[in-house]
Amino acid sequence: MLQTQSTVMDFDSALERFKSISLDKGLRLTHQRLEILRELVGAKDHPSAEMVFGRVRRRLPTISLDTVYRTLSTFDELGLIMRVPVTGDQGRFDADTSPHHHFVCSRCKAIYDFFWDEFDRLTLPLDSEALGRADDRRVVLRGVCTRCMGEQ
Amino acid sequence: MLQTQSTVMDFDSALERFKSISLDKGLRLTHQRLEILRELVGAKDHPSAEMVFGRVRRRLPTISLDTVYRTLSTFDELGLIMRVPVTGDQGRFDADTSPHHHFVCSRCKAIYDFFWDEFDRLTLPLDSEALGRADDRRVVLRGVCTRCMGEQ
DNA sequence: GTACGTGCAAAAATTTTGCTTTAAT
DNA sequence: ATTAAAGCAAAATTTTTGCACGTAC
Repeated sequence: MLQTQSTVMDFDSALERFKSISLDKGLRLTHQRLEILRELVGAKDHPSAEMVFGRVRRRLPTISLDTVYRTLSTFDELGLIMRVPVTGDQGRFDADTSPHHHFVCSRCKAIYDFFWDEFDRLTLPLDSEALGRADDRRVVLRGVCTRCMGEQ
Repeated sequence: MLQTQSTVMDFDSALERFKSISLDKGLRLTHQRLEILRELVGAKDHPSAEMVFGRVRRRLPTISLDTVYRTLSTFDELGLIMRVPVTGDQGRFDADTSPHHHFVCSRCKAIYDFFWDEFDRLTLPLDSEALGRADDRRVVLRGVCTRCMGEQ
């Protein structure tokens, strides 16, 4: 079977990125940061801070929620992870910062990744170029996911 | 001079849409709803609930913030307005539900509209079609806006 | 040893909810 | 007259912050 297009970033390369950034900016490699990174790299559901907290706590029972928030913000600022551009009560995070896009189910709020080379190669319209320098471009699809459609 | 491509929805047509929906669903045309709709249609900055509250209050001094929240949610569910898919502390709203896209300045948090026909005409990738039925597709650009670039 | 990061607690900010009153139909 | 919606107050939820202690460097 063909390898899927999915870019499942592995922990080791994410860790390497973090290490090199750490050296640069004088950040420390703490257990908490490592475990949060590991959790996020392994997650496929674009978890919220609360979700990350719940999962990391299984391995690091003394970790606190505010550390998770602080760490996720730090990682986001470093470009190590990204916030998924979705509406909703909670912020959702993604350790995969490669060009890919999101399908958001308006019923169950699940977020799925998909890839779209044709879009990625498109030249931005003049309209948008006049607005500023775009560092990142994402497509967000909103609809009802296959699973929810099945459940009628 | 050429007419710009901008779809500045006017209040009258938004009102007509609201009226026909109201008849359908038994919603009432209250002052509050009308003024919130007027404000949103006139706004070009994709305001948050708090921003809408502040502006509408100038004309309707007794309106309360929770009414604004409830009304915006109602309008969103009716498809009369949309939540802009952006990350950030507050939800942002847009009275223009026509196909258009957003540029978000990561520095000043301003949200600008732009149009992109070429994208709108693109067929979604198979990848995404497998995920579910997409009702809406948006592009989100994240970067630094011209104004912030000017301010060094 | 130095300071950066964590945990704790508290606060801030945003959004939602229950209930009574007001007002649109 | 009915009943949805508004306003008020309170709560719930999410996220941020100040500070003392712990720990990576």
